[in-house]
Amino acid sequence: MPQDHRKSDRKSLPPLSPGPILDISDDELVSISVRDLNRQLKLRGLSREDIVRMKQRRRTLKNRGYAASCRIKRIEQKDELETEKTQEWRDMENMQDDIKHMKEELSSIRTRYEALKKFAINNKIPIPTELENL
Amino acid sequence: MPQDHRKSDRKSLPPLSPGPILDISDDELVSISVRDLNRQLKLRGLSREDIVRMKQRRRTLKNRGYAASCRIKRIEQKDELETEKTQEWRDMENMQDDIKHMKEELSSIRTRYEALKKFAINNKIPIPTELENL
DNA sequence: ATGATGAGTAAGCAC
DNA sequence: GTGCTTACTCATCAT
Repeated sequence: MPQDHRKSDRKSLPPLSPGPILDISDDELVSISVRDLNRQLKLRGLSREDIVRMKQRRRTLKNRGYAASCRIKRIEQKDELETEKTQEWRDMENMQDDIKHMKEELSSIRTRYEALKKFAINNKIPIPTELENL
Repeated sequence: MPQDHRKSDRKSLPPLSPGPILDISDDELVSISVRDLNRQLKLRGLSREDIVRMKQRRRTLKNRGYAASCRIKRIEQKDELETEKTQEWRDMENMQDDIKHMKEELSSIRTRYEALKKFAINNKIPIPTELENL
């Protein structure tokens, strides 16, 4: 059950007060450079209080974005971990298969090797020491 | 760089107003049962407004706890994933070692087997078909 | 009523 | 000042 927690859907976000005189949208306010913002602030005759408020609004909007990236990052890292785990899982499966094959091969060749040796012994065929020690 | 983000350290948490008449600590308020809370609320003559406020304070305190558990859970799950990844890493290393060993063993026994066969051929020793087909 | 979780706000640290 | 992360609050969903 996903849930839709977007605060935005309640009241479209507290528009953070459009500012008493300088009425600028949230999007504009976060994008504008400090330089340009100060210019606009001076251009209109905003009181020191209003300037502080505007700066705070900007900071808050920035924080909103940071919080969002932080959450996204967290989710991505989790996904990454899970993906890696899945991949390792696959790798392990392949290795298990390899091991199984090699065990069979080993068992097979051992049987044949032992049969050959037994044949030699049964027929009293002397095996050179070099071969025994190989 | 660790950082200590505990809000508690700034101003020891907004004490969430001790309540106008019924002055109870945060810890007590979250622990007390609804039943007992209502009893206390009636016992003192709290206005309907104050009762609502007290209920809201309780709810907020509860939420504070839920948020904390939620955070802890998230961290634990991440740790768990990382631990599993580390373990899989170890398992893979072991498997790689196994594979390497078996390759060596296989190579070794193959050499000996081939040497035996070559010896038979060189000395014109007939090998029974049953052994050849093994 | 209770618990869990997403989004937003504010504080604090690092740069 | 900017960006990130954490604790907290609130809305919302599920139980």
